[in-house]
Amino acid sequence: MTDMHSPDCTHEDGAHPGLDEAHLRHALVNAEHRCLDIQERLTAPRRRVLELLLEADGPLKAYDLIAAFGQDGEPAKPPTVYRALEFLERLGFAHRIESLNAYVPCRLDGSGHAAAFLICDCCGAAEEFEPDFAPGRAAAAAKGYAVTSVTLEARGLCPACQPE
Amino acid sequence: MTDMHSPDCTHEDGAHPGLDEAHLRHALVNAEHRCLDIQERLTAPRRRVLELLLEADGPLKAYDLIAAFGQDGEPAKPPTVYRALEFLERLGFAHRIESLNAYVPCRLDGSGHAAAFLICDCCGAAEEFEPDFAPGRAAAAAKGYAVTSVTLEARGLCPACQPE
DNA sequence: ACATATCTGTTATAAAATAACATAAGTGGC
DNA sequence: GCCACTTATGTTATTTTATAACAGATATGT
Repeated sequence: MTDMHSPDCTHEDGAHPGLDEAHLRHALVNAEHRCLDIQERLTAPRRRVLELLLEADGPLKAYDLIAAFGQDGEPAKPPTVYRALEFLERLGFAHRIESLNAYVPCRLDGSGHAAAFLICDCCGAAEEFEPDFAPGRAAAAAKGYAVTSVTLEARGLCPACQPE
Repeated sequence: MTDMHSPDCTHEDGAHPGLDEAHLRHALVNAEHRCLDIQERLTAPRRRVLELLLEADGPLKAYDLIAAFGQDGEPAKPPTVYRALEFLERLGFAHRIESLNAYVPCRLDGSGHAAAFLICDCCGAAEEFEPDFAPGRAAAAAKGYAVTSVTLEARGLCPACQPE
């Protein structure tokens, strides 16, 4: 991943190390199956972008993906990657972290479309969690909004990066 | 405001109409006072950007502010506006809505630094609300994070834009 | 007035995302 | 298989968003 965080941080990214070969293949096969179920196509560029996200140790910027796209070192063209990301987000395979302009693979059971993250401003880790959005839903209901998606981003310091 | 939402939407922005002359002046004086209290300076460009945000009917993009900055129609230079926005956010006078790349004046009592919005994908309204972050805090505590700021953005349709 | 810190003005550039349109590949009817 | 149709990709160019770097100005404390 690129260095989006505090440059004085020497910690490793803690939360989500990239998948090894075996888990990676499993995750990709799983994604294929889920696509089959809903009549969507995990085409080569989509699969490649998902693979790169799953291999990474943390959030990746779109241009990281563009640079890493070709196995031969050839970068992708921007629309290739942006279109793949759009697909992956739509299906819940990936999330965009708005406050980082970066992307992560979904770490939770793909069903819901809520995305909630704890983001370390020191080491750059981004840990997905399952939010309880009852209060948010209540607020939405009170104002009459029909909410279709929610994102929550909490910035701070992960345990490894906190001064003792 | 610029048109960031669905082009087929003919509704007015509902939530936060721009302030009229009297309320605007009051809000600005209030901001001056709060700056005095904490030994910060509401300088001319900062004040101008806050004024533009308060006058607007909805979220403004940075380049909307840049274009509207000069009373004579002269645009500002980008760093002028970005620096002012950074200041206004730091003091809680404004919020950035990450999923829109846009900015709004803070509509709540300036104290807390949590920002939560209901955003209408049709008319572009962005309504700030006071979130109950107890569940998020619990999640953060469970994972050992020390959270410094939280943003929540709920997308959907406001009452005026919903099909009946 | 002087030293210091903070803020502004300016030029240039970097980073992130999309528009537009041509080509290719999958899908269903016949 | 072949055609019509839809969906996805390849490609070029451009737009939008944001920051770096540095010189000059303004406020603050002594």
